[in-house]
Amino acid sequence: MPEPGKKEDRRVRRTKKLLTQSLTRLMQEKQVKEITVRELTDLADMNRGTFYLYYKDIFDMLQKTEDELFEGLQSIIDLHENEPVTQRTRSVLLDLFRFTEENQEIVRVLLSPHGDMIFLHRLFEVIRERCLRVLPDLAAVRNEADFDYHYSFMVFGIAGLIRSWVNNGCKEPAARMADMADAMIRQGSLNL
Amino acid sequence: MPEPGKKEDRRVRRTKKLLTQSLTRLMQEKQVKEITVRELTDLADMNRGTFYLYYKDIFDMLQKTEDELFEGLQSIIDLHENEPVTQRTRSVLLDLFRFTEENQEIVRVLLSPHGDMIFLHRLFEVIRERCLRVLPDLAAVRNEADFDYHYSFMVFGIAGLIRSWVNNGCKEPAARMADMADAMIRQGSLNL
DNA sequence: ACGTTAATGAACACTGTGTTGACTTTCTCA
DNA sequence: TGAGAAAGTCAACACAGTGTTCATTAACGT
Repeated sequence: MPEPGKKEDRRVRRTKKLLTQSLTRLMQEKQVKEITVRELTDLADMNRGTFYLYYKDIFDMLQKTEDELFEGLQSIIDLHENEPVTQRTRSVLLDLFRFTEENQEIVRVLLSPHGDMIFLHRLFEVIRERCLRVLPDLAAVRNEADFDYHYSFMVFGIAGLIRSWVNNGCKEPAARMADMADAMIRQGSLNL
Repeated sequence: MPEPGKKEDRRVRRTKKLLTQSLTRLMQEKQVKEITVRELTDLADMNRGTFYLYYKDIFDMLQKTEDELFEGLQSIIDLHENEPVTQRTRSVLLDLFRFTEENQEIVRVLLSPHGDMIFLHRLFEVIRERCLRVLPDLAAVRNEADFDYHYSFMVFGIAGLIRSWVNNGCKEPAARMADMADAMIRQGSLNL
């Protein structure tokens, strides 16, 4: 828990950044469970003990990395609360894809076969909580009997769309992806 | 690789079944990476060495367990090749939900936070390959530019639907879930 | 330049791994 | 049913990675 006000020591920033880069790189090659602290610190070219100054183990590190990602995502979604209602769904989707594009390396590995089910579930919960507060289309149907099913389909569907996009190198513009997502939600994914 | 013709020794069946049951149970409580061979064999009440007669490690065992699941799923989907075209999409979906219902314990843990991204990706590939062969609706659009995106949305969406269903104890009838899935694919998930 | 803090390097006990060989029990099928 | 094959047990083993320590060195902020 770094205090928000004070900036971290330059050495700390350097160390954490090196560790994060190394982890992202290793996760492209192998499962999280196969990554050892030793090889991570070797790759980052630092002492093994240094890792334990900041993280309990590899999974703890992965979770803290995801934490930062989610903080960013949440604050972005929340910004839409003071926006005209009619545009919200589309512009939240747009920001979601923009955010994904900015963090595509880590998102790609987290949604890859070497990735992390916990990430997917946290994504599910964050989007659920935040979007229900912000999106009128969603809130309107939240009390319907089958809301959970529809919501699950929708969020996992968008996750699949994002996965496909980042695997493809984010070649399509974010705006185009947002339009596609919007269309699939409203008119189905079988109607091209 | 057990030969398909010959039946396994009764002791082997017993051992593997005990191990599978124990693994499923442990995966409800914790991540795969936290499960040790020792505690698995303790729970199954057998010698630790016995585990290594069949599996390389826990992940190897998980994969072989998934293998069996996918074999069953594939053969079920393939049965629809000799069916009137008009009903196929709906009846493949129905079989998918029936199959899920029959294997709900293992499917639940595999799609849970303690679950396995590899499972999700193999599911993705199996459904892609098999359904393209069998479903005319899908095959008709496979050459469209955005096919990958639509397909990803659809399959992940269905995975999310299944996840929600098994987490809820499979209370709804499989037929009702198949109808819902069909509707979401064709008319979108936001239209209740 | 100073006091403070981060990072290093080496050592430590410890847990789980994967494999071995001699043995006992259980199965298959002739 | 009984002989031979195969599965499972038990104890032991070297080994790799863990998580922690402590004294020492290097880098930082002001």
